[in-house]
Amino acid sequence: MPLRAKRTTAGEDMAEGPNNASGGENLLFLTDEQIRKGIEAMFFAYRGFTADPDRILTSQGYGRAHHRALHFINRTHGTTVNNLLAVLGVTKQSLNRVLRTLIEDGLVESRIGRTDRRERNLYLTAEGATLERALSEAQRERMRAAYRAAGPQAVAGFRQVLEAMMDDEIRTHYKTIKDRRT
Amino acid sequence: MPLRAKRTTAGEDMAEGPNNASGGENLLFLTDEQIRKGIEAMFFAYRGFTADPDRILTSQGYGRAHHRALHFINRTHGTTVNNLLAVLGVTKQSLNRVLRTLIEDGLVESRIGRTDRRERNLYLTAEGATLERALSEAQRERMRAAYRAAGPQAVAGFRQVLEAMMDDEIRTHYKTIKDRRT
DNA sequence: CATTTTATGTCAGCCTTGTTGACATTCCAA
DNA sequence: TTGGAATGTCAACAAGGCTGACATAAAATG
Repeated sequence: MPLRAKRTTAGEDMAEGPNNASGGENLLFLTDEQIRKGIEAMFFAYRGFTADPDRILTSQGYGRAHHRALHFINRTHGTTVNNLLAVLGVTKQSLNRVLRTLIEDGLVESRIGRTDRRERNLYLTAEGATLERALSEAQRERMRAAYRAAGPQAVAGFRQVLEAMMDDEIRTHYKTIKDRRT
Repeated sequence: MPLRAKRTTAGEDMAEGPNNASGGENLLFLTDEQIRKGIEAMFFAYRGFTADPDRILTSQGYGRAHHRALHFINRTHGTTVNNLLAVLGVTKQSLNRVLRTLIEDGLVESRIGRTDRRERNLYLTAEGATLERALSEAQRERMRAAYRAAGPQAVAGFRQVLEAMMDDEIRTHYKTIKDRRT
């Protein structure tokens, strides 16, 4: 067995992924060492991914949690608190702390729901939108550079693997972005 | 302008990534919406990425920081504290707290350096290696599933983009895994 | 209409994990 | 011998998770 990769898992005998063209040494991408490299790549890349916005945030007295809130409020204007909780995957107490400071500081506006008055609809103020844009632009710049360096094919693969790595319920949240007005 | 993607950045006019085969609509992968989707994909995927080991960790009274320490001690047996600090990117006080509990609990052994006796060389004990394997296996299982679902080409692209996203100094740490004894 | 459920907010307290600053120890190297 | 590097430790603090308990308003349901 020359090029055949050593595999440790049992598994249901290779369910043949979509891009698995020819057989044989293609299994190398499932080697334990390959997987391990992928794990470390995720760890290190995520650090880079958050580094730039983190700098802006600390300089303004905010944290990563504020960034996440701003991002998703911007993504879906008028989203409710419950909705945000589901997407962010934190407790309402935790989110509330973050949200309160953002509202106090005038970055986020909380309007009572029109159909259901129990709900609060969340919007970015002009100031909030400005900060969100700064954070997002810093992060986008790095991702854009990475995309450009890697090329379109790599980007497609990148997205495929990431999507496959998500939890199922989350994947639906992720996909709702397609319904977004540009 | 039919298929031409709307780009926001100035940038040095498309430095032609390696895989950028034909011109034109390939630039779609640099659209703001594409970049935004990539950002969210990173966020959601990272959550999935850490979910499984996190469950094990909490059940054992440890946190993600312990996992990271175990992982990198396992990756390079006998690494020094300073070395670990550089890779993990935290302060020595923060690492020390984590390391101390691992040593007290008998998962990690700290031996005084042979050439430089100021240094401590860190090793996993049998018990530590067992936990590391459990954590790592949970995480690998998910990544393996994602890899299998996406296929080898996608995996290659995944890794390319992640690597391009890292900070420069970190990328070297990442690449040292190639020198690893299997 | 009375009751229950839902959405949200808030208080209090706890944990992990990051931070700074100060200081002690050990020991290599100039 | 002395300066500086590597390491450890103590203390204090902050962000941001968590749980539990409780309050309020409004919708939903009987």
